[in-house]
Amino acid sequence: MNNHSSKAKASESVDAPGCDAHLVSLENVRQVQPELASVEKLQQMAEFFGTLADPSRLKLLSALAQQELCVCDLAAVAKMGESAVSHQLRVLRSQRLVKYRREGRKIYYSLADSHVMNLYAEVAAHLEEND
Amino acid sequence: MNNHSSKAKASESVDAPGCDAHLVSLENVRQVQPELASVEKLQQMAEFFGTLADPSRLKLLSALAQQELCVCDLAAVAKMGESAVSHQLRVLRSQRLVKYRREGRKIYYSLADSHVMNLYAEVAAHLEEND
DNA sequence: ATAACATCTGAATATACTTTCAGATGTTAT
DNA sequence: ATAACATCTGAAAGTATATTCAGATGTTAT
Repeated sequence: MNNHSSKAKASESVDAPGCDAHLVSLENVRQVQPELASVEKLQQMAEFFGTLADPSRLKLLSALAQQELCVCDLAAVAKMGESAVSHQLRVLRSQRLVKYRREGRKIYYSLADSHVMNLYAEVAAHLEEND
Repeated sequence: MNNHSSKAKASESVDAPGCDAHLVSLENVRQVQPELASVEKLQQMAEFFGTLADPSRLKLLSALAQQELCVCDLAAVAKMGESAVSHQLRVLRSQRLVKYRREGRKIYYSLADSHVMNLYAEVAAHLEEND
C-alpha cells in the first residue's frame, strides 16, 4: 500500500544518530534488531492491512459476510459506482479476501475464508474496549 | 487514513444504476443493506487497519513486541529518523496500540494490549496459508 | 450477427500519507 | 541560569490511493 523505500539515512548502522547510544541503548538495539520481522514480511502485512484500511472495501466485505452477491448488487447495497466496486473487488481479490464464481453474465462474489471475520471480530473488540 | 466522502452519486436509492435491478437483485439489496455496519463504524475500523498498513509502524510494533523501548532506541532499531518515529508513534498512540511512560528525559513505549499480537498472528496465518 | 447486459480496465483528478527539515518544548546536570 | 539531551511539532515535497469517466471485453437472447 505504500513503500517509500526507506530513504531514512537516519542510522545506517546500529548506533543511533541524535541520541548518542550511550551503551545503555546499544544493548537493547543488539537484542531487538535481529528479532524483527523481515522487510518482505512487514511489507506483505502492511499491504494486507492496507486492503482493509478503506471504508468502501470494509462495506463490501460486510455485505459479503451476509451473503454471496454480484457486482451490481454490491454497488447498489454499498451505494457505490459499479466501476468503483469492480476496482475495489480486484484489490480484495489480490489479497485473497474474496472469491468469485460466474453464473451467466453475472459474477458472484463471496468471502474467501474465515480469517476475515476473525479479524473483524478482533478489531471490533479492540475498538469497543477503549473509548 | 482516507475518506473521499463517498461522492458516488452512483445509486442514491436502493435500485442499481447500470444493472437495472430486475427484482431478483432488489430482494438481495433489501435484505443485506440494513445489516451493513454503520458508516461511523466502518470509518473507525478503516482508520484502525490503516494504522497497521505501514511497514514502518509494523516494524515499530514488532520491536515493541519484544521489549519496552525509548524513542531513540526505536529509531536505531528500525533504522528510521527520530522525527519519523515520533510521528508514527503518535499515530499508533491515537489508536491505542502503544502506551508510554516517562523516565527522566526518555520516554519508554510498549504495546498497549494483547489484541495487537492476536491480530498479528491471525494475519500471519492468513498470509502463510496462501501462496 | 446484433443488441443489451454485466463486468472489467486505463487514464485523470483530487485527496491522503510518510518522510525530512528546521525549530519548539520539556528535562537533567553543571 | 545555561548547556546538552530527548522528544515533539508544523510545513513542504514526493508518492500512493480512490473514484470517476469513457470505452473495452465477455455473455446471453433474439
